Amino acid sequence: MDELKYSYKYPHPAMASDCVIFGFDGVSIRVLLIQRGVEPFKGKWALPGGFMNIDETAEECARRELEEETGLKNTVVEQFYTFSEVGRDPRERVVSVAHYALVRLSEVKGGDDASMARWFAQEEIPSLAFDHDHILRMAISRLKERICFEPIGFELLPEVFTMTELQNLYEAILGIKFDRRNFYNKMLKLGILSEAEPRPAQASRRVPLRYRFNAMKYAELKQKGFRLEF
Amino acid sequence: MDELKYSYKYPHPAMASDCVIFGFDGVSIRVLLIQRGVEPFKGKWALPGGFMNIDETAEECARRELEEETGLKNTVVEQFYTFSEVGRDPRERVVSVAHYALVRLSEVKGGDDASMARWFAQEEIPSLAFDHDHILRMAISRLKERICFEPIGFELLPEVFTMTELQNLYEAILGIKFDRRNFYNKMLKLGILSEAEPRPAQASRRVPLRYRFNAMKYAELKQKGFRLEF
DNA sequence: ACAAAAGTGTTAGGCCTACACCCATGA
DNA sequence: TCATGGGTGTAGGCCTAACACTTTTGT
Repeated sequence: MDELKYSYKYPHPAMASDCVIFGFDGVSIRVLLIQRGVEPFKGKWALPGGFMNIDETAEECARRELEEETGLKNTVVEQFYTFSEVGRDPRERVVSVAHYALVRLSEVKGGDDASMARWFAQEEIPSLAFDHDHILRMAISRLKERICFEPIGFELLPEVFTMTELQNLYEAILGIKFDRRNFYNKMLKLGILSEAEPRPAQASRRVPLRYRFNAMKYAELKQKGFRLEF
Repeated sequence: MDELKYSYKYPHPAMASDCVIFGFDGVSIRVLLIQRGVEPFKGKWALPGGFMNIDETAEECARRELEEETGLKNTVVEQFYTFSEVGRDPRERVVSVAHYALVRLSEVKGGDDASMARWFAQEEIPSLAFDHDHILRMAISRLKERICFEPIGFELLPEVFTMTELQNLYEAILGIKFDRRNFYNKMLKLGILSEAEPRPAQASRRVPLRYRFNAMKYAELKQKGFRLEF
């Protein structure tokens, strides 16, 4: 029968939300993609996302789709751009609000309903469905901007980590190398790191110091922002 | 008869674009608002904007509505956030892609079809229709961020201007006062200003030097960005 | 004569950058 | 023993911030 139950005086586009999920494996930035099981673009990799319900916001939609498709719950997502090119979806006019999020790799447990989800290192990323290549490029450039004005890392690193891991994270995101000493000084001066445990007395200097973020200072700096010149 | 000609299997929200238009009167930042002639919120002031056609992008919509409502043509608008709260429009579910633009006051000629449009200084702005107060607050905060990383001014100031006017612009946007000498030095060091005309030999030092933007350097800096610490 | 606006330079402190060596470990 | 990774300090340059006086004009 006629399934077209929702009618309007003027044409309305469909609304969707998509998510670019960034993770960090200790060396490289990774992006979480899902393989499409249905047409269009069946078999192609795509960003997690989907159509918006009529009673939810774009952000709620993004978080719901993320949980359905990857098992990630209560993820903090940040809206960054709305894609409204007329032909971006072959089925009908779809406007998509794009978000990004930073998560720890360990939070995504493989093997459940999320079996179609996989983390890709940047150089492995295949060509994506729809205009998702474009969305991903813009997300990466926003991430680069953001890292210079707000602390990032808490969301991506394990609870305790070494300075080298933190430096690797910054280098992976920005694609440049830093002087190790200068990086140490800069980070320590910010005051957002605490030593996670004192170095055991007998331990050699070969084993690196482990840090954790000082949540209060971290939140404070996140609030007021800063400038990192790299 | 039944005017509901467009039907879908699932409900679709309506899509709109709104624009926050910033101008500068030499002393204060101003915002261009229009008075609503129809319900809902008839008589209230609102941001220029309106519903998206099915064959245009959000940005095209913003520019079209802007021209229709204020006479501004070919304005460069920048998308900054999409508002999708469920109850933000009392008529139906409407998702709005918000944009902002910088224009010279002189570009808006009053008295034509745009007779409902008026420039408001920040402290005069009344409570607005829909969630436009919220949209405006976010636009202002984006403008403040932007001024620290890209040159702004070319779009807002007349072609030739004095250093004091430029300083007033920065002070108006950021809401803080600068030391005059330091501001001079900083701006001149950026290299985006040229003296518009040499000081007439007999002119006194009371009449200020007039500058214009050096388009090449300006575009270059806009491209690669910079950091102004204020 | 006084208030108001424009123009101009210096100094001190902080931040950024570049750079080199030692130690401990595992191969 | 050699290569690798971790830890550490300093010196020079640049930018920033703070700061005062002179000139001219309009009132």
